[in-house]
Amino acid sequence: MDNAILLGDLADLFKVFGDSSRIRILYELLEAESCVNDLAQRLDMTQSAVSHQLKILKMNKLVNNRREGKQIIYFLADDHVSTILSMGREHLLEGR
Amino acid sequence: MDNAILLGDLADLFKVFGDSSRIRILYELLEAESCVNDLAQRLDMTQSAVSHQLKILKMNKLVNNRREGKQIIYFLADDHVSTILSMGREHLLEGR
DNA sequence: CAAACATATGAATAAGTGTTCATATGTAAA
DNA sequence: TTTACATATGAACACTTATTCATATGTTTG
Repeated sequence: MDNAILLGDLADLFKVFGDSSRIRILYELLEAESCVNDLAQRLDMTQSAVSHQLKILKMNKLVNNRREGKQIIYFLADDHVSTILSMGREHLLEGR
Repeated sequence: MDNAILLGDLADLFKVFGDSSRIRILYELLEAESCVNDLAQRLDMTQSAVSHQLKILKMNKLVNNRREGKQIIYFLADDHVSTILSMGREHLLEGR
C-alpha cells in the first residue's frame, strides 16, 4: 500500500485556496450553486475572470458543473472544501 | 459578537501552505523540532532560503522558535497545522 | 577581545500568476 | 439558419514571490 502524497501536489492544492477571488467563489458556492454570470455579478468580477478561476477550481476537483439550458451551473465538489475552509477560519480566530 | 473573518486573510493563510518549500519545512517540524541548519541540510536548501521561509511561517503563527545556545529551534505553533495538512491529504487521496 | 559558528536580512533576479481585452465556442430562440 | 445569450479561451501586462548572493546581527568559545 502506498498512501504517500507528493508534497508538491499538496502545496499545489493549497495554492488554489490561496487566492481571495477563488475563496470568495467557493464561499458563494457554499451558500448556493450558481452559474458563471451570477457569480460575476455578486462578486463584482468580470465574467472572464470568474471563468478562468472556475477552470482552476474544476481542475483541482474543488467544484463541478452541469449544463442547464444555456447556462452552466457550478457547485462544490465535496465537503472537504468546507472542512478545509473551516480549519483555516479556526486558526485565524484563535490567533487573536 | 463578530466571528466574521476577512476572506482575504483566509486566502493569505492558505497562500502560506501553497509553497512546497514551506510544506516540506512543516512536515520536517511535524516529525521533530529542529534548528535552521538541520532543516537546510535535510531539505537540501540554502540556509538563507530556509530562514526566509521560516520568517513567513512565524509571521503567520504556524511555527514558533526558542533560542538554545547558538542555535534557534523551530517547532510547530499548534495542531491546526497538522489538521490542515491532513485535510489536504485526504482530498488528494480521495481524488484518485 | 577576537575568531568561529548560527541565523537573519536586504537587494536583485527569475519565474509564476490573476486580470483584462478581444474573440471563439456552444446553446437556445426567432 | 440567423440572432442573441452564456461561457470559455488565448495573449499580454502588471504584480507578486521564492531563491540567491553578500553581508549583518547575535552568541559562544578560546
